[in-house]
Amino acid sequence: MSTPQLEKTYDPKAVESRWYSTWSERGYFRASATHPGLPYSIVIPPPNVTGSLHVGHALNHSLQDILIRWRRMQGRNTLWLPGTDHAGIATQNVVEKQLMAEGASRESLGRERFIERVWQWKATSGNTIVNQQKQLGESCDWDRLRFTMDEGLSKAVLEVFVRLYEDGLIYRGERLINWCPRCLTALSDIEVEHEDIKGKLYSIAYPLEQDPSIALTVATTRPETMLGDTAVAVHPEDPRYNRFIGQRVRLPLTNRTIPIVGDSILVDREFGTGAVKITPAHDFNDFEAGERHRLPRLPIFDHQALLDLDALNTAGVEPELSTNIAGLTISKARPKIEQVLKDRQLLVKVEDHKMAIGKCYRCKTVVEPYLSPQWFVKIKPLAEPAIQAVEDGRIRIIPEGWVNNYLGWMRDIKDWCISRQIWWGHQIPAWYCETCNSGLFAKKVPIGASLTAHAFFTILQGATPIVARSAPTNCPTCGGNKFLRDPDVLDTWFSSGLWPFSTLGWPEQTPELKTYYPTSTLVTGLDILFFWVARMIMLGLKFMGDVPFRDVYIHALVRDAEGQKMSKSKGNVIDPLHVMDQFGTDALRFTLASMASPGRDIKLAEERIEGYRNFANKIWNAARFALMYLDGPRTEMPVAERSFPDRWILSRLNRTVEVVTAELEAYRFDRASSALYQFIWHEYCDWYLELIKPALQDPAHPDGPGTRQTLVDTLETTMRLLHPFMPFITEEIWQTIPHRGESIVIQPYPAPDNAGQAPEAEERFALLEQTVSLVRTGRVLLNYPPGQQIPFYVSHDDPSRHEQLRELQRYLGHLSRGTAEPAAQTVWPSTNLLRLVTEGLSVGLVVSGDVDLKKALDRIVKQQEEQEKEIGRLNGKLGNQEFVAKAPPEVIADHQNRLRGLHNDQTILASSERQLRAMLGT
RNA sequence: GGGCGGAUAGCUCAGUUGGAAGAGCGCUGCCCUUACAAGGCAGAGGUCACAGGUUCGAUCCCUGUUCCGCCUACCA
Repeated sequence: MSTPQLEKTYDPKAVESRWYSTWSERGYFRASATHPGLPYSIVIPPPNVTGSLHVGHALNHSLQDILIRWRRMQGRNTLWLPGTDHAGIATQNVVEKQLMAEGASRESLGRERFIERVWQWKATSGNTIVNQQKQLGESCDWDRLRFTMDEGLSKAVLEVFVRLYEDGLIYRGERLINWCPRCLTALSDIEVEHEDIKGKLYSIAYPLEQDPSIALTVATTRPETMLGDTAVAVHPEDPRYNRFIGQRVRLPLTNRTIPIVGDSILVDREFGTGAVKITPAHDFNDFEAGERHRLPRLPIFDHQALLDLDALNTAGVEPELSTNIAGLTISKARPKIEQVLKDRQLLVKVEDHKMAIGKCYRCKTVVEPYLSPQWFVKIKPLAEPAIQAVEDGRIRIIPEGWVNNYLGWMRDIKDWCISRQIWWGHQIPAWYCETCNSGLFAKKVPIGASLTAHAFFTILQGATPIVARSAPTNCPTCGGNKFLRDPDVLDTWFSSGLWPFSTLGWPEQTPELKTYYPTSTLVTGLDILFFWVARMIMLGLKFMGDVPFRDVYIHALVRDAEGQKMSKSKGNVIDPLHVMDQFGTDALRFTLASMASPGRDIKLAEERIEGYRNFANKIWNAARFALMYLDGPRTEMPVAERSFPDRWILSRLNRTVEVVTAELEAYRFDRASSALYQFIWHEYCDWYLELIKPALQDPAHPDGPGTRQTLVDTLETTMRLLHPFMPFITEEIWQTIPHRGESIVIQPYPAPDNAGQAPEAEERFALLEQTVSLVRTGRVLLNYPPGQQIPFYVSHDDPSRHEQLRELQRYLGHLSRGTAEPAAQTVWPSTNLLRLVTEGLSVGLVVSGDVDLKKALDRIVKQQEEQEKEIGRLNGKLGNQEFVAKAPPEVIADHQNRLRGLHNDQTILASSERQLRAMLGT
């Protein structure tokens, strides 16, 4: 029979798309609640529907695919559920940018047409990332692809919102929230990124109303907010100021006076001047202080964070100043106010000051605390069980280090602001009766807005919502039938928080839900631990009564080779698709897996991927080698009857199976990869294939049939072992070599087999390797070309080892390219011989021709020096009474043995040195 | 401010019941030896951040210091 031949180098492109479509067509990735086996399920962290695959996705998805393919091969009933996220603000921003380029805006389109437009954009770009995921080889059940805005998932969102509202866990209230003046929406606390900046600390004098010659000096980083001050606070126990409590100060630049209050929470006596201005409408601390002292709130910025003329007038700001700064941004207004204060000698000093500012995580605009009515989830009652679930181990977080992080955040969690003033998303199911709430619908046109900009619309605090699954027909209070729906939509994370059960059909009780919930593992990055993971746990426990997943595996962030965060603006992004095109998908996947060490970010450089491309090629060529020599009979023999190389490689393979499986169970993708790499390259290719060449190349060799069988068996098993990591090349090779079954995807994963263990063969191999390496070293020292056949002697101090050398004779000769002569050193020639020694093993290379022995002598001398040092160290330890008295006996024995061995080696080395010097004539 | 993680070969990183320092890449030398030059063979290279402590013995355990990351926080 003739065996198929492979190309000389592996060409990933020729292989990848072909196999992926085959796998899809045959439905290998399709899950069913009726499949046999213990369920194993993963829901994918849904990427942004209009995004494209970046290297962070590639890591996240590769790890999930490894787990899923591994479990599928183990016979589990696997489901990997894919999907995408509507990413409210981000997607809306993208479409708005497109509109802007066309000279339009979302306001000019109107809500309905705008949303249509976003759906269109989703239709055109939504498949991009899905196709890229397929290129990466992801074995998702694509028939179950979900999208957070799907009808079913939207129904789940509605259901959850209404039930939470009915349970009193959702409320609407006017609060100070984080507001992005560019996106024009509220953000939750965690959507704000903090950044340290060098700011200034301004000290401003506020004269006392009763005695303007005395002034309280307050310190602030935002002088412009003084216009909205409604009090000054001092510490009630501060002797410098507490006598002023109850008096009033004139608020400079306004016609107002404001009270001096005592507040021990807000005021830190050590900081600044010890007196604090209170601006309840523009600062979170001040808001709370305002609550404590029943202070009015005077906002002075509008929703675009511009100074607002009406508001300035309401705040009693001097008219001249008001007209001067109205409509300005904060950064433009600040110097003007600073100048006026300076002119009036109220600006006491300005110092440099380190501070943090918050930025919108989507657009990086500085966020403003902004007073507005919003929807909130009362979170404590939901957080409590979610803390429990992690504490009692129903959910494992891996690596464990993040547990405290999670618990700390959960214990100190704040109510979740879920309303967003955007259009793309799940609109809040709340309606307001127009009769009962008349006067509570406010419109506002931004200052300086273009004519196309429509009014900014708000439903004021105090309006009474009717929350329902569908629009109400009659008002339960007045019977009216005209309603206005709340214009806000929900935070995208509200819908992704339901992902593990909404995607399985909830609120219907589907077979899928029964079978695959709770899911087995969640694989995600640290950056969305709070955004997403925590919310899923809370909502899963609330609505399913059980955790959404058992294990949470948190992987690292992928950075560039310098450790910088990848970003488009820095231009240091590694495009996974480009890399896959250049080096092959398997190479990228294996690279990412091999670098996924817990608790450490991945610094990715292209050279690494290139290295694993080479690894793929190595595997490819091992397969080529096997195919080349496969002609001829093959015999399945009991392990004990196989040749030494066969017993050895089977033992090593078995060990590798054990290690890879155990490491995967521990989510140590890095160690699993390195075990595979080490085995395939440095044991299978470097040694095994070399060892068996004589048996394969001689058609009459007695070991031939058994060896060919072992060669195929081990290669086939190795391909299955490697398949979850490198799905494409393993399938291609597996299909080419003798195999049973239609695809490697659905073959059983190798299981460890104790019968394969051959400690005797492994021990023998260690001696073989040591001997061959020593001979090769001698070869290099003597400058013998690799091809030259050389005669050499071998011997060992240990008689049983010496006997093994005898048995290994032909392997030694073959691997060292020469003829091995096992013989006692007493019969070795006393001249023209280079003797090398290590750990009782001696080899002697015949010196012939005109060779420079200097290199050899240098090596011997250096080895002697090193060993001297080691002997000294061991002697020191063994001479130490305390060591001998307290160290365990086996350690002492080990030290003594090593010392004896070193002494023996030294004797031989000394004689070898003498011989060399004699030959050199020195 | 608080918390967490890291500091090991030129680079990127492994290394748990404390008992002779590892890998990959890079580097040097020799080889196109019919599986593979995307390769083979042989090498060089480390007081395991610093200072103490515990111990017969510390890269590993404890304390402190320095540097670098990340998370978190209302010091105006």
